[in-house]
Amino acid sequence: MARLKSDEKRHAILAAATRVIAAHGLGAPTALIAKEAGISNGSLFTYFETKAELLNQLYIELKTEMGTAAFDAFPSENSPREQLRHVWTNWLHWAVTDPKKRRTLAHLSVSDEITAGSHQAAALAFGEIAALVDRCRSGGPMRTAPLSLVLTIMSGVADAAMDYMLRDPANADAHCETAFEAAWRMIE
Amino acid sequence: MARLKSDEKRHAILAAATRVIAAHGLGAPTALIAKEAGISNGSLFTYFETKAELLNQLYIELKTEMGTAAFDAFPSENSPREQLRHVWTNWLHWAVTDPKKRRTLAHLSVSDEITAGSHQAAALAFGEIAALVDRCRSGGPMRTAPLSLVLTIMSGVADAAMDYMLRDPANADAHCETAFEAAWRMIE
Amino acid sequence: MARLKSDEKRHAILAAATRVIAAHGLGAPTALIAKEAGISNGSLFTYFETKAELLNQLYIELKTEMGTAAFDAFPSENSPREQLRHVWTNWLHWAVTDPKKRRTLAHLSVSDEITAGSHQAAALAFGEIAALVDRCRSGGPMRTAPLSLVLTIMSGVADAAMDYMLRDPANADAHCETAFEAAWRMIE
Amino acid sequence: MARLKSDEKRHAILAAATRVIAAHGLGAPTALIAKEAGISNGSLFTYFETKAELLNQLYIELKTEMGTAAFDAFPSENSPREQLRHVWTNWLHWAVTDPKKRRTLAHLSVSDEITAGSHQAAALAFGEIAALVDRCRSGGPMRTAPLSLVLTIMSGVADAAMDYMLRDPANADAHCETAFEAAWRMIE
DNA sequence: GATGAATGAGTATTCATTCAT
DNA sequence: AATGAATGAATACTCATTCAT
Repeated sequence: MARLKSDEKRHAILAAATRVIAAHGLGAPTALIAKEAGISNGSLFTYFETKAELLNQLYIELKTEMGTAAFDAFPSENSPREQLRHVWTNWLHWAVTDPKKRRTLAHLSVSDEITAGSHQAAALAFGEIAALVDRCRSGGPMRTAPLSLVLTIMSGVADAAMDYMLRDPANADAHCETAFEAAWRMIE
Repeated sequence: MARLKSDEKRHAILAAATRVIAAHGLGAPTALIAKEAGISNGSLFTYFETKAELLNQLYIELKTEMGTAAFDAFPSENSPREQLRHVWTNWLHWAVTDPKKRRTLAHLSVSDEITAGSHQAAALAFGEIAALVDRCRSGGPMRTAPLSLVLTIMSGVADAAMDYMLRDPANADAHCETAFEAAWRMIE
Repeated sequence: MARLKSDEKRHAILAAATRVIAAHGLGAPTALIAKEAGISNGSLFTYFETKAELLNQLYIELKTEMGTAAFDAFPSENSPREQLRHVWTNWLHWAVTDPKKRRTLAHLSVSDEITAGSHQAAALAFGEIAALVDRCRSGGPMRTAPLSLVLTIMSGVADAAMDYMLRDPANADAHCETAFEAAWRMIE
Repeated sequence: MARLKSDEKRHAILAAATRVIAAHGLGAPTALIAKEAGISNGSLFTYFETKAELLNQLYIELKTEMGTAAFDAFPSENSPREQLRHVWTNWLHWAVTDPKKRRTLAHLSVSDEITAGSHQAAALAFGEIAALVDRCRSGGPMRTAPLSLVLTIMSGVADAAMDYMLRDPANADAHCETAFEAAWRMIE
């Protein structure tokens, strides 16, 4: 019970941080995040020891959520191409559906406050995507490149496409598809 | 006459800012930048009215330098593919040659302090790359996609590759080549 | 509950500001005021959002105190002349009793930081004096002049007398009396 | 010749300071005063060693000018009353004619930067007024009060009246007259 | 636990004054 | 003498974090 309450507030803080950071950047005061979360500034620090800790947790949370969203309704029976397309579409649309999360994640991804450990923890959530990409590229031109390089490049394309979709949401679907075809051509 | 505002000093500040921001992020104190540039903290503000102004100038400078570097020794006589490969290689190696510039530019690119005007000014330096990419994609599968989308995606790949090259500089050349081939496949 | 913003501390700051400004003028550093008040420099800003805010509050406080002091032990039964003499004496002696308050108020009265609102708020404290002066001048030569002009002039005389009393405190009582008789002659 | 040029610039600076201080208060940057005077910021200090020096000179200059203005077209033949009325009218109208000078003088009069020496130097310019007032009060109720007290109080009335006239310039003449009659009643 | 006042190090910017040209 | 860049001390205000209640 007590635990439940804690988790509730923890998430309230994380959600508030997402909103506030999207609007004010990483320099957003913890006091503002606390107020947005409906708690006192002091209380924030019983849930996260430091601001850096909060930022790291938020990074892991958002990245994990993005990775998880990508596998929503995963079509196990389909071809690898269709599977990747499905994952790709989920992935990119997550950004358009919740631009604040995407924006905050963009801020966090580039921050010096995020530790190597957090980056690793977040990478875990992309293990399945990694495996899928590995399967997809196995017969193609990038079959001998380091998988991590392939993944880095795919993420680069995805990030770029997200930005573009956010700038022109009306045609988001088309851009998403264009980007997928381009990405697919890289590996197959 | 009195001492004239020297371009030399201006560049010393910009160079110092590049180093300091690479190390400390955008939160780096102006006083530290000034000291690194060998001038007094007050003097910095005779060259840049405001920290934000300095950041914007630095952004434009670095981005322009990157764009210019890409066209170094441009092989006008070669095929589009070879031209793009040349540009691509210059481009990505600029990041490896001067990792601090790349790192600082990454910080700046994501900052809220950089105005739309600065982004536009910087985009100018990429006009030739845009034209080249446009030529290269003209017969390929992305011929009907918005050029800006194609460019955004290409930049995404380039950025991702730079990051990877920086993490594994020993094989930077190979990664650069792998990335180029992947990028080429997207458009041709 | 946490520690509550204490009125005690608020007044400590105001009192410290009075002392420090009397000595250093309006340019007195907030840090010095804070130290004099026995709090940290940051704490000052939990009680007053801004230095200007502190100055305005102090102005209202001092002016109100001065107006209130003038009506101390007010002899309701006496003649208007005796009432005014009583008020006048209280008024002028307030300055001599607490020269720092008078000095600080002189600084504040002339400052651009004091808003029209603060001037109005402070004027409230002089409503009774205004009424009394109005009664006193009603049968005399200034009966048709704008009351506000009469009050302005009376204040001018009072201010001048205060200054003089401060320069020669040994004969303050006599000077106060001389000034009162002069002021009385103006209106009756 | 060289001397003339100097004097010209000296006065340009003093005039600029009057304007700038009227608008921005005593905190006005010397650089702004210099620009307004049409010289470089550095040059200002060849005419006045320090800002405080400039302020003191300006104080003396303005106060002297005010005192001198009061005796303009002095009617030597008239009665003391008419003489005082003439001086009084000149005096108060100086403020209305050139509100910036009056405003700046008000700022300076209250400043800690003005030395006792400057106050004395300025007082010199009021010697004639003092003598006139002395003559006027010689047969009246303030004949035994310290002359300096009488003068202080008269100045207080004058200052108050100036302020009022500045707030209601349309009726400045009437207010000036009202104030004179009041002042006269004090001494005669 | 929760609250929010208290703390004080940290920072961009200003400005009188100096000095190289 | 004039210029205006250089200097660096000075200062209001912010904010992560602590701690008394």
